[in-house]
Amino acid sequence: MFDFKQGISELLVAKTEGLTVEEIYASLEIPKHSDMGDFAFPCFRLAKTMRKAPPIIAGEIAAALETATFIEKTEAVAGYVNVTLNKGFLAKEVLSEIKAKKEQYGSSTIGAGKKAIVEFSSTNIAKPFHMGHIRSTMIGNALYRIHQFLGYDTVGINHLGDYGTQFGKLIVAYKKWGNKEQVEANPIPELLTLYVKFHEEAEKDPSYDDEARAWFKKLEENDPEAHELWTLFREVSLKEFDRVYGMLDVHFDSYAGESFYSDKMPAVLTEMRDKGIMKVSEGAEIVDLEAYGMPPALITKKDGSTLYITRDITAAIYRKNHYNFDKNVYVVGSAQKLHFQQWMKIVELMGYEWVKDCVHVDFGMVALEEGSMSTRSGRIVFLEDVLKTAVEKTRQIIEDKNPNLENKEDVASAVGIGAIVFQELSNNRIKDYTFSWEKSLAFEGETGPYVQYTHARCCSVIRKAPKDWEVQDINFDRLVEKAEVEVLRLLRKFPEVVEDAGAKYEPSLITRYIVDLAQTFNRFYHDHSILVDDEALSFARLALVNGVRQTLKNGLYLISLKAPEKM
RNA sequence: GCGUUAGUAGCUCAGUUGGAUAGAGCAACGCCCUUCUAAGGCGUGGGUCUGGGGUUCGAAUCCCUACUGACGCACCA
Repeated sequence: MFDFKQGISELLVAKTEGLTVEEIYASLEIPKHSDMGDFAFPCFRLAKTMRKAPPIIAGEIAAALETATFIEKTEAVAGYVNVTLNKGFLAKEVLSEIKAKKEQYGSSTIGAGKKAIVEFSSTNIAKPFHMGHIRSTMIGNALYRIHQFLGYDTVGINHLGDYGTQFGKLIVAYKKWGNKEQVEANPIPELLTLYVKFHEEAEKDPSYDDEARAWFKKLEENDPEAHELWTLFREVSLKEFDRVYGMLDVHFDSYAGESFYSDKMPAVLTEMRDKGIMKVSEGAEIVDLEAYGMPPALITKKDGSTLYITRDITAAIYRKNHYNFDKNVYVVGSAQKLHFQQWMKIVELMGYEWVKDCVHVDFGMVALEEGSMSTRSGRIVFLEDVLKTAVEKTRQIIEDKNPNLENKEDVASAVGIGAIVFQELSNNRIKDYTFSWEKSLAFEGETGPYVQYTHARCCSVIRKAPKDWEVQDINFDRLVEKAEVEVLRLLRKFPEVVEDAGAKYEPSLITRYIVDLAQTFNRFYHDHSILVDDEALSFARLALVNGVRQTLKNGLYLISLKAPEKM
């Protein structure tokens, strides 16, 4: 596809003093109002070097800018040079590109030959999968797909929380109050009951905590009984999680969790001691980070057992050696920001320059109206309940609106689960939010079902088109209506949006883009007939509809939503 | 206490990295299906961009300050 921004930048560079093509490219904007054109070049910064008022500069540039074939007109308005593209040229470039690339439209090769690791979801064994976990899971899955789409060789890692003192606690509780049959029959609820009971008892008698720490130490020392129980807990929990991952269409390349690094930590600890960055304090080993404005990081406890941060340092080093990543992305809540800053600084102090390629993609909290979610107090909403409720509601809507639909179950599942996932990825990831059933089950307005519905609508029109429409020569000059041009402008932007979403680790950019595209398309759809007697016009509009259909589908895929053809 | 982060319409949020008249959805009210999917479209009302200073041609956006919320700060992960 012709790079319009590049083309305009190259034309402008001859008319501006002291700016490079790259600088112009970066400063090109899309005007606030569509009737102002496709691109705008602000002249305010030139005022100093050119010693003239911005409107005068803009006027001179606009007048002098020879009209290239891809430009329809240029005009100076209030210090901007507004450029309107040739409509037929734009349509031809964009729609031909989509027709040729199909499900690859929007993809790129900027990541070709590079490896990107995305660590996400990272659920804790023995605890239920609740609404708080959907964030890392879906942001991570979207970033995984986006990076693949950008050409990266991508590795998705579920860094399971399958190690640490909590397992000592679980072992103590299991030995005192649990039994194998109950745990196997009903793993998560049973393990959760044990975990909660442990905390109740430990509140009254702190010696329970000592016992738990002792059991974790035994686990680290490969005690057979501890290891056997740990294996049991891990296996039954993973089986439960896979059911939810299946519903969400989420997949991992590796389940190497915290335990995976247990035998790799001693070497790293030795390395840290040898490099002289650790010191003993109150019987524990710490790294003093005061010089960097951070509190000290605790690396080993006074009983010698390890901590979360020890495993993250070890994991980063292992991943560099094993995968030789170009990017190592961690999708973990912002509550752990300090933790990431600390271990990354430590890895830097160990002399590893590649730590600059490690990125903590943080995100805000999910709370309930009653307060923050807490597994121990039972104040949680199960993710599976939300997904099932959404699917059930969708089923009812289908019965109401489209009872003769085939594959009702598949559609109900795609739309219901899609609604939940879409909502999760609609806001900037840093924002906290409060879960509400009402909002999660909204299917109108800026929602997943709205975008999916628009996609299905495109499919429906195409189904009714003459069979041979796809092999017709298209007269792109017929797409001149304002509504058509606005759709084309958005379609052109899609590859830029994908690239931006990857660079900023922000899937919501794609979510918002496809809402925007769906809204713009629906306006066109409402005001103009597609299947009309004028064949040339009809074929041109079908090409446009097909462009929207494909782009919506590709965008939905990137945020982990399915695109049913009927609903 | 220190640090990080957020504060934009009644509610939920965008706002292209300092630019043109601050935009959507929901909720409310009123319209539009004998025509390609009404899970749709159109219209109306709704704003001291948390308060106060500052920087400059120009601030929701940058700086300072106060307030409010969330999160974090040594043996949990």
